[in-house]
Amino acid sequence: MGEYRSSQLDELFGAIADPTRRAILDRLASGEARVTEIAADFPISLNSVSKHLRMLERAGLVVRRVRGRDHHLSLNAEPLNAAAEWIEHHRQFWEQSLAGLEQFVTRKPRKKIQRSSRQ
Amino acid sequence: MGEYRSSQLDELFGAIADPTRRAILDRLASGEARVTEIAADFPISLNSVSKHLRMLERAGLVVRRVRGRDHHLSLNAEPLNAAAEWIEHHRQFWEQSLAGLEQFVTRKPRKKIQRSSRQ
DNA sequence: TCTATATTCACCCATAGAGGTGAATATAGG
DNA sequence: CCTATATTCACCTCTATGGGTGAATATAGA
Repeated sequence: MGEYRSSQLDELFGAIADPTRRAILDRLASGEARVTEIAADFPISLNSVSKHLRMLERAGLVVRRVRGRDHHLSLNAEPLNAAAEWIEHHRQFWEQSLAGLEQFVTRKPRKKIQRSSRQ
Repeated sequence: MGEYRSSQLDELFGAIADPTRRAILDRLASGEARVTEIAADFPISLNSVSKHLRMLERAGLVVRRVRGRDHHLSLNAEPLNAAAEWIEHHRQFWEQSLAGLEQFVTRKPRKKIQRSSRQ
């Protein structure tokens, strides 16, 4: 309570929450590409793609290698580890606590439950 | 290409991209709770918490059971499966394609690389 | 019936995101 | 030096989000 911030996960999950950005990542999975090349595959403007790439870069999912005019973007899977970790941890923990709750409800009804009331 | 939308993942990743919402999920992991109870643990208003809960509910991560005045919120881990699936798939695939790319670069330099230029 | 509590609804504000256009910047290549 | 290309910067619009406040609604409980 109090400090529950983690801008790492914020940017990560925020980055992959957008369908265009997920599609850009898929595009990069088939190989490194320049901004213009990526933009050619999408119905949006070059500028818009450039902004998406900046966000992906900030999240660490994309790495930029500048050679002359050209910016070569490539994937970096490493940050996905943190995301996978969060999800796996919570997925297991929730199922666990849900099972515990069910046992609790089944075994030990606290306040008298009047199932005659509405629904 | 063209149809690359998936509002399912959009809402899912969008929901867990916010630190307050992740904290709310953590709170619910320790047991079902009402809106007021949840709000008591956070420095924001009851209304704000109510909105966050609505988004979590829309993403399917939280289930609401209304009994009289009280809304009981509980977790639903199921949607996390889709998220985990996306992440795992891409994590493995990226590492794989990265390895392939490295081999490619090492073995077969295409255009003559003049490393004498700047940087 | 009256009152207190729980929650949402209807607004307000500020900021960020997603999209666009046009100009600026930088480099490649004659 | 000049021109074409690659990218970003600066700005505009629209919508969504995160925060707030106050009123409306619904139910619990005396």
